[in-house]
Amino acid sequence: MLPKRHRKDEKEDIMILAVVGPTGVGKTRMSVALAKKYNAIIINCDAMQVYKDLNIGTAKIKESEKEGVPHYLFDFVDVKKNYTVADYQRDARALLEKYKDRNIIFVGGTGLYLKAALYDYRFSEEEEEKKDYSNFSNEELYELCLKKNPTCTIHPNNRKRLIRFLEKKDTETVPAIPLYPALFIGLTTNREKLYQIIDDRVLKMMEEGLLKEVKTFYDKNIRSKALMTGIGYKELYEYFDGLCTLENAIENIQQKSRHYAKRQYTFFNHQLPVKWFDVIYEDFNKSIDEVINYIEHQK
RNA sequence: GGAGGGAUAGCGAAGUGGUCAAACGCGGCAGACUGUAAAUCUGUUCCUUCGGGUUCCAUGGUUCAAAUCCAUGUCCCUCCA
Repeated sequence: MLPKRHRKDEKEDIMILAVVGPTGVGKTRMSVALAKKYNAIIINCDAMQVYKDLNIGTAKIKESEKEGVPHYLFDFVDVKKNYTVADYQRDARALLEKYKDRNIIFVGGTGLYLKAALYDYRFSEEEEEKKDYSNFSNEELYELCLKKNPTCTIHPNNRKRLIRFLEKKDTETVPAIPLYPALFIGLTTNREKLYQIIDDRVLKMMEEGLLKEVKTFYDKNIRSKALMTGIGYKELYEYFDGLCTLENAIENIQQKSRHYAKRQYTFFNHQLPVKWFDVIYEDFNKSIDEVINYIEHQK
């Protein structure tokens, strides 16, 4: 049972916007501008910005930048917790229902989270049995998957997903149908420029004290999922562990961020109906106007 | 001035007569994605009208056959003066 969105009044439709794009393009700025224009609330759809105290490394919006716009699903999960897509789906949907008569803007780079919230993604409620598959080779796991469901298309080398497939009760995936119709605004720029922005931003994070931010977790010996998978965190942990120089760690952060940006494009381009806008950095207001213009024409 | 070592695809680096358009790594590009998604995994990377064409510092030579052997030159590194 999934409720429909209602009209706020006779004239204006309530809308859901999603500001997406690769890391570093300027989604945060755009989201606040649009929220002010449309009197909307902002919901985070970034897998790392949900965590508390992961601020510099996740480029989380600062209090001063929110300009009075209500922000949700930012900065609320303990770093030791393992927050997953299913958790996000539940939390985002709760907000979608709670604020069904308001304009909502999703911002963030985690395409899967967005899709899980807005589309008919189903995650099993039941407990799934965890088994230890560490003694199985990739090929053996793959064989087991095929035995379970011959239509399995997971690559034999993708151990993680092979194991997940074996744990799942239901291995059939239904085509994802949009549940909450949204307008997907993609922010982009040419690859060279984006990589430059990313590289510079990592350096800026270091200046802002990323090292110190990470050190506080390292000193408490917290090695949770968020710290060990988040870009900027795991690399600095390696540095603190003495596995590489600080210079190497910074280069790794930059490289991982670039790769991540590429994967984001692939996801957004192939999984969601995104309308792309080339960001004009010299005159960001112009970009805002372009986006607003587009939104107005969609109404 | 003398003695050695080296120059290989965008970069690093293997290869020391044929099976080499040349391993591997990085970087680049492209892709997959339903409970770790800032994750995990895959493909591709001299040119091509997909027949083939042009490569391993340069030139000349040996050979049926050269990235691989020889000569000369250029540049780089180390050591002795």
